[in-house]
Amino acid sequence: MSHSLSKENYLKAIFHAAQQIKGAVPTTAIAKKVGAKPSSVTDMFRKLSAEGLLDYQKYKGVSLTEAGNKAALQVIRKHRLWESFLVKHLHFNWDEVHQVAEQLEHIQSDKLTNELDRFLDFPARDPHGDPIPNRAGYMKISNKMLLVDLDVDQPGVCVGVKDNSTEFLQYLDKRNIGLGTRLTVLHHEHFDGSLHLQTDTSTLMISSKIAQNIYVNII
Amino acid sequence: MSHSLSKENYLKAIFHAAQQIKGAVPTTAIAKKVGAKPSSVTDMFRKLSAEGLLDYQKYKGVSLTEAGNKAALQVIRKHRLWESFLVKHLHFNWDEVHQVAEQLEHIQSDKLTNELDRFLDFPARDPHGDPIPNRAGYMKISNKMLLVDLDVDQPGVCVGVKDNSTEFLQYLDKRNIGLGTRLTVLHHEHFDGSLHLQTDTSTLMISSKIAQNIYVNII
DNA sequence: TATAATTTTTAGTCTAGTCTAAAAATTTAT
DNA sequence: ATAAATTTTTAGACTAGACTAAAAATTATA
Repeated sequence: MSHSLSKENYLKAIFHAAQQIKGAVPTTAIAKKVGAKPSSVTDMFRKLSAEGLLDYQKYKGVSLTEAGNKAALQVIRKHRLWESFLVKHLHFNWDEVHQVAEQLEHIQSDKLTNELDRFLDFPARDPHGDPIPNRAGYMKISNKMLLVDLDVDQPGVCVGVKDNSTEFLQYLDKRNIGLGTRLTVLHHEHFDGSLHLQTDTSTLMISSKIAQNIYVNII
Repeated sequence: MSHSLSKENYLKAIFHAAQQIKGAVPTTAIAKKVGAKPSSVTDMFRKLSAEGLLDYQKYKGVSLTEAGNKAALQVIRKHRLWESFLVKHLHFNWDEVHQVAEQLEHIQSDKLTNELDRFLDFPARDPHGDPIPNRAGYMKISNKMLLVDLDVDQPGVCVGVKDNSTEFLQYLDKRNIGLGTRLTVLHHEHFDGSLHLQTDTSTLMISSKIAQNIYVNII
C-alpha cells in the first residue's frame, strides 16, 4: 500500500498532466515533469501499470486507475498540507515552500498527515490557492478563472497562480499581490492586451502574460 | 555538503555507538544498528572514509572525523526537534514518534530546521529527555544517571530512557512514569536487586532491569 | 500516399546500496 | 604458542532507477 519516492513523483506528475490535457498522458509530458528521459518513463509506466496504478497502452500513453488516482491524491494532500504549515507557522514565503514540500510529501504516516491537518484546522486551500484533498481524497473542484478572463469592473480575489516559478512569485510579492488580494480590472488595453488594475491600496498595470498566470475568484 | 539517506543513517549509528563504547567502532556494532550485513557496512565505511567523514582502519573499526561528527549532530538535531514537535503539537505519544522522526530527520532544509527550532521555542531536550544540539551542533552534556544507581532517599526526576522500545515505553506509561516524574528510592532489595519507589502519587516496585533503563537527574 | 520528422520503445549499461559465500585477519581458548 | 572461533574483508551478484543509442511505431508533411 505504500510506494517509493520515485513512484509517488510519477503518480503526482501524471495526475497533474491529466488535468491539463484531454485523453491519455504521453511519455514525453511526464519526462519533462519528473526530469527524466522518455526511456526511463516508459520503464516506470510498465512498473506502475503492473502494480495496477496505471492503464498503459504502448505508444498511446497512460491514465490513472482508481488506485493510482487515490495514491496521487494522498501525495498531493500531504504536499499542500505541508506547504500550508510552512507558510502559516514557519515563516516561509509562498515561493520558498515548494522544494521543501517536495520532500515532506513523501513521509509515510497516516497519523502524521491527519494530525497535521487537524493542527492546521482542516484548511481548504494551500498558500497557492489550490484545494487540499481531505483524508478520503475528496477535493472541491475549484471554480477559479484566470485574471485575464475577468470582466472589466468585476471585482475578484486572487486565489492562486498557474506558474509556480520563484521569479513569478517574487514578481507578485514585489507588487503586493498575494493570496486574498482583491483586484478589479479597470481597463483592457486592446493594442497589447495589458491590464490596468485596481487593488485595495493602489492601481497598477500588468502585461497580458502575467494576467494569464493569476487565478481569481469572483466576489 | 549533503548526504544520502543511507549515509546519514550510518553517521548517526556511528555517533551513538561511539558514545557507548571506548575506542573505534567495530563493523558488527553498526551492522546491528542499521540492520545491514557486515559486508555492506565495510563497503559504506570505505565510502564515508573516502568522503572524509570517517577515520577507517581495516579490521580496526571507525571513528567520526570533525566533519562526520558535525554531520551526525545535524541529523540528531533534526530527529529530536521533530520528535518534540510530534509530541507537543500532533498528539503523538513518546513511543510513537520514533519511526516518523526517522523519516523526517532526513529532510534537507536549514531554514526548515531552524524555523522548527524557533517554533518550538528552542527546546533543550526531546520527549525522551535527550539533549537537542543547537544549530552550531553544540549540545549540553547530560549528567543523567541510571535510576538503579540512585542512592536511597535521594530524590530524582526522570529525564529519559535507555531502551526506546515500544514495549518498555508503554510499560512506563502504564505505571505513570514519564519525563519529569519525580522518583525517590525507598529501599533496594538485596536479594534480587528490585527497587521500592516513591512517586508524587504512589509507591511501586520495579525490577532491577527496569531501573537499569531509566535515566534520572538528581534534584 | 510516400517520405520525413517525431515520439516511443527496446536493448544494453551504470550507480548506490544491498546481499551471499568464501577468504583473510584478528581474537580467544587450549 | 598453536588451534579454534570470531570478526572483517573481498569477490561477485542483485535490484531500483536512471542513462544512451538504436530500432520501431506513430504523426506530420510534401
